[in-house]
Amino acid sequence: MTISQAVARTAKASAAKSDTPDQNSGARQILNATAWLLRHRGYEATTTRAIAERVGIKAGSIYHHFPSKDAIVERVINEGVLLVHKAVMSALDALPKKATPRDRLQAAIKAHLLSSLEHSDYTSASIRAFAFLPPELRKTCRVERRRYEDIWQQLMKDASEAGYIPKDVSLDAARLMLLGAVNWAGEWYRPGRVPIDKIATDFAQIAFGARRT
Amino acid sequence: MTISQAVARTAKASAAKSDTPDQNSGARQILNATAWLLRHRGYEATTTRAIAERVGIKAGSIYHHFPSKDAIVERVINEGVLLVHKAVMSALDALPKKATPRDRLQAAIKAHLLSSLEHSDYTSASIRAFAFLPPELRKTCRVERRRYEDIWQQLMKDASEAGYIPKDVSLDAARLMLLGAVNWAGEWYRPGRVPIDKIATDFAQIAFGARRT
DNA sequence: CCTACCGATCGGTAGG
DNA sequence: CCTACCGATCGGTAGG
Repeated sequence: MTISQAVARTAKASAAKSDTPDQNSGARQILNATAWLLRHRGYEATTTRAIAERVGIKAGSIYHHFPSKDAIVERVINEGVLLVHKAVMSALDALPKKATPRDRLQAAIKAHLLSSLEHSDYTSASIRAFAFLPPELRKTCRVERRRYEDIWQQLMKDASEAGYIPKDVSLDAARLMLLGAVNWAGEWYRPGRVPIDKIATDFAQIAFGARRT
Repeated sequence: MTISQAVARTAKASAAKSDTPDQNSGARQILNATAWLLRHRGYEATTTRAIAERVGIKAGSIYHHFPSKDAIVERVINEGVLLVHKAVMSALDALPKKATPRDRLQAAIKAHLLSSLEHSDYTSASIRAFAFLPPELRKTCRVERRRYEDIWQQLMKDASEAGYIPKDVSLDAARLMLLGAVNWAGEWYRPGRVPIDKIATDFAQIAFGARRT
């Protein structure tokens, strides 16, 4: 699958979700509170009562907007993945046509880090809380996540063909190493210290060597 | 701090823990069950009743061996970090004296992956469950974890001086990228597919280029 | 190591 | 969106 095909599929999947709550609607406030809790406390600690408290309502009222806790969580996780997905696609599209595969990789790393560390609790939640979701829920959310990771497979392929990855190295290993590095960043990154731009540049340089100018 | 100093400190810390339960004692069975649950289900899902069920006792009986759930969890996490720590140190010590900094890095990656993916639920638990531990417990466990990560700081310094890391790249970024890659491997690795040896070789080659022979 | 229980909290519901 | 509640489950304890 090419990247433009991935975009088309993503747009389709996004359009298929009929109801997108306004920014200040009750449903959106519940989603925002859940995203924060998933990011900072994890799945089990994200209780309906904790969500309600952050919104300023009573726990029972949540069920006026959503059928279950897991429906809210699924929504948050999937929106999170989609946000990173779109951020990375936008960054790639904004690149000049003469951009090398290495430029594209670095732009993708930067966009992923920015969206998952700075821009949204949703994206961070989708990365951090995923591992210990209940099995069925994890399986459901894996679909959207896989769709996103396909982008990286294509980026790796292009980088490999351009000679940025040694021939005897598995592209899966390269992809998983890089995704590991950017996903794990949530465990140590603190705002206001090293700028994300510098982290992204360093990551790209370690993995793919100096920029070819 | 040199690596040999780190070994000395580790040995000291290990000796300071007076009571090490035998392999089949009640306490050890409880720790084993907790390690498995932390690895596969996370902190909150690791309930005293789930632990008891895996051991084949009743929940109340746990408190004959440990004062609280968190005391068990702390023990498991710290033992896990110490196991990876020792595995990596042993692998480095087993290297011939002529081993390059790059050889040492690759050996450390391999040892970390082996111990956290294949050899022990403790090591995997210490990596996967750490993020959502209750704040005080996380703070406590951070001490031993930091001690382990110091090894990597030294490895990076040696690799940098030997020219394996570009001069303008932050050594912290390099260390955190590599730790991210190996720690995140628990999210996708499945036994019996790609051998860990190959993963370790590929990771090292992506990060530090071809082996200098 | 067990029985029996505690106060608190969980996801979710009835009825308004 | 609230009150009031449900059955289940949580970490932990008393007393044996």
